[in-house]
Amino acid sequence: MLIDEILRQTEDFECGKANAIIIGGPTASGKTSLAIETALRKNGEIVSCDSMQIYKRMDIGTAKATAEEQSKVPHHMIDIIEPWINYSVFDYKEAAEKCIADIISRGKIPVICGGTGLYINSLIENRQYNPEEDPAVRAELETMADNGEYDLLYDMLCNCDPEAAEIIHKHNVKRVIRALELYRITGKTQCQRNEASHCVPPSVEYRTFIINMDRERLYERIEKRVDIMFAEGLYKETESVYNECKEAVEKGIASSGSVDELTSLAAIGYREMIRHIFFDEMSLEEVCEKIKINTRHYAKRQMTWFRKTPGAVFIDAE
RNA sequence: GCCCAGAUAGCUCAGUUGGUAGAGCAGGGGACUGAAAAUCCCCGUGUCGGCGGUUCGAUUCCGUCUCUGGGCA
Repeated sequence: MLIDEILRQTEDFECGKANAIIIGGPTASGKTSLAIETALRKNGEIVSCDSMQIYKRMDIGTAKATAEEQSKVPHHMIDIIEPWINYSVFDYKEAAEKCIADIISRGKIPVICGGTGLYINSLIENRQYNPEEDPAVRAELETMADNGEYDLLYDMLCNCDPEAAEIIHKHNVKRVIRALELYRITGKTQCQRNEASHCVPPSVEYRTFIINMDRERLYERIEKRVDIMFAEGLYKETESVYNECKEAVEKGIASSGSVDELTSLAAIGYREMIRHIFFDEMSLEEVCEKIKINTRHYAKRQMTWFRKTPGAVFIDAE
């Protein structure tokens, strides 16, 4: 049993000590129930580590723990923000670390559970992100991208930060822009910034477990899960979240001037459903199939990420 | 029964004026330092439906058979 493996490997963990359990794995691998069980057995509380479950009212499509599940043990970092507000690793790390410290101070063990590898790594590697930002610089670079001046953007990066240019592919415009933006603001290359970014070890001892599941079986579970989302009302949930976001954008209280740029609406399940409901681009059957395919791709990317998570222990799903 | 059109990668199809083939999707691998469920990169040998014939050589031309569409009776 997975739970036995976790209990065995965390026997030395004590309440009140600065230790925390992390449970990761691809989507639909059974993280939620395993985390709840772990929290119950270890006197813990759950800290979600999922970039989409932070959004309020996006319940079905992000496969949040149900109200009944959440009533068994306290959950944190779920439903903390409105869908029209963009969030980031920086925000996550700050809030999650507060949560974790608070749980420990109350004599309990944090059980961090989720599939967002970047967020998990931000904790265990204790990366110090560069908080600087400059909307004017960003806007200027994005305008260039909108005009299709990708080659020019990449050339600029080659000039000011050749090492970063070697790592970032020229087609990856998002990253090229961010690297340029940071160089302009801080005057330092990516390499220089990275060196300074994780010299401090985390104050909490994390022990990371990753659920490993046979690919074929995982894909079967994904298909089943998507079918359940449809049955539970993904259509209505998407419709109302999209309308809320649109209204927020019109009122000017959203993070961006267009619904297309909201992070929440890029979540798998929602973005496909939106194309059907509001743009009539696909039939419902096509939406269903597309969601399944995109979820499979996502699970694959998650596996790639977890394979190189430092110190991770892989536990095979039975 | 007759007449057309097909049969090529897991799927949809391109192609070879005869020198054993290539795209998209699916699938696999990878990257990732304030968007990460995002973004981006790499990976294509398959009796070219079966059997004969012509040819130095056939997936390509010819014949025949099988199957799948469509049409005529």
